[in-house]
Amino acid sequence: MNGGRGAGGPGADAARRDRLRMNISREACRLFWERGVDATTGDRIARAVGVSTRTVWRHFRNKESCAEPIVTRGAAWETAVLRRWPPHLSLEEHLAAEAHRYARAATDLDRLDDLLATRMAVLAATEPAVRTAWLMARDQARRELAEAIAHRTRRPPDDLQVLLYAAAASASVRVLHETVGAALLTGADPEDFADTPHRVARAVRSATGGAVGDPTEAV
Amino acid sequence: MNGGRGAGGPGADAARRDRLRMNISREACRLFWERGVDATTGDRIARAVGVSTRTVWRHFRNKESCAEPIVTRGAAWETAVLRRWPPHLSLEEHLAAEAHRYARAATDLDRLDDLLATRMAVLAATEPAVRTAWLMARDQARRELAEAIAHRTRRPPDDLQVLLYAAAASASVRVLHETVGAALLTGADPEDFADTPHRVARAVRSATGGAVGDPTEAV
DNA sequence: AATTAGGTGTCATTTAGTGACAGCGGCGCG
DNA sequence: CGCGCCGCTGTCACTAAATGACACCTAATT
Repeated sequence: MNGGRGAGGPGADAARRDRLRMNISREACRLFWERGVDATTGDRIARAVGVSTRTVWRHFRNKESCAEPIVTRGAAWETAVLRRWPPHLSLEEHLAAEAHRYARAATDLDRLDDLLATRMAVLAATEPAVRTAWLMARDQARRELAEAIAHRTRRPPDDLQVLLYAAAASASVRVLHETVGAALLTGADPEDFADTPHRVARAVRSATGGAVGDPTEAV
Repeated sequence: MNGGRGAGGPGADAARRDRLRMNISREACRLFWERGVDATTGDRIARAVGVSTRTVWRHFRNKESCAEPIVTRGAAWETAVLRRWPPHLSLEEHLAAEAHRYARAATDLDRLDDLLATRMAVLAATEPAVRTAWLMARDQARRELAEAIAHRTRRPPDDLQVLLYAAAASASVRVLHETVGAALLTGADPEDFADTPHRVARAVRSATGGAVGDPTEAV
């Protein structure tokens, strides 16, 4: 495309790398949505981004994983939110505050990426390759949730009870996430989902037998 | 290999097809375990089974899905067990009875396949391709569990609460399944896991807030 | 015997994905 | 400034994954 123009230099380093990965993922998801996964070649993705095909395969081990950075967005946000969960707040309070915060802080690009991510969740129902990326992302979220719960309940991260809580809770959150996303994509009124933080919190409480959700005493 | 010897005919039909799929899956999993996924080519799998490479790709859409039939075994068994769950029994009772039944009825080939499946669960930790197959299998199990729960609780299969129960329960079962499998593979005493049915039942009760596990009144 | 219906093998071809090598740009160094 | 170092990229060659097209074989049907 442009005869070997080289990198941008280590000034940006990891940030630049992540940005390129996101760009590739964006174009890949857009093409997957517009013309299907099978009809989208690695060549086509590379051309859309403006890099060589080789560079695409350097950043992603295969075609389906091109969707991961976009697909992971939702799960990554949930994980980041849980990491910030202060001990003295209930889950409802914390989620509501974070949702409000995100609604104010999100850029236009963020919202577009969210839209793409939701579309991928829909596409996952019919495209095995996308479902794979989606499942990998949720599995990653489950592991990180286990760490967060272990930290909050002051247990080791490989404790069986912690793993059970994390699995049940993250699976529940996933169901709500998919349900809400699908509804929004088919034109539902966002106002109808204003109570989503409460629904999520309730689902997590239920799935963990009430063990996760309440404030914990101060250190 | 053997110049076009043709099929066996429609006498067996679907059963024959399934048997061939299982044979391919067995050899694929064995090779994945013995020499790794990357080092195992589709050509090699075909040769091990005694069919042409083309036939392998006719029965599986890609290499990683060759593992699915074996990997799915555990999840498929759980699903079949839940389908047989009579309304008047508690989950503990039913699981214990089924576990006992399986222990008596399983053939040597069944046990070998179970061993392979457990190995795949271990391999999934390091091989993304196998993890993909594993996650796909669990996702399938989750959907079938949702149907079973919907039937038992007499609700529609797309009811949100049913989906939440199924997701939380199947995720919990998965954690126990993996934990027990990993322990057995590293030489733990099977006697230590005699109470697994009770543990599973307890986990399901906990994950569903007690909504799934008790006997239901007779129709 | 001719026909139909699956399923298979062989061959050709496209796409996915890797290895090897050279060029480029910024950076620290003398 | 001139130098080499480092990380990233593109190009080319190549292996492996996966699909399409076609002929053929077998068993069941008529």
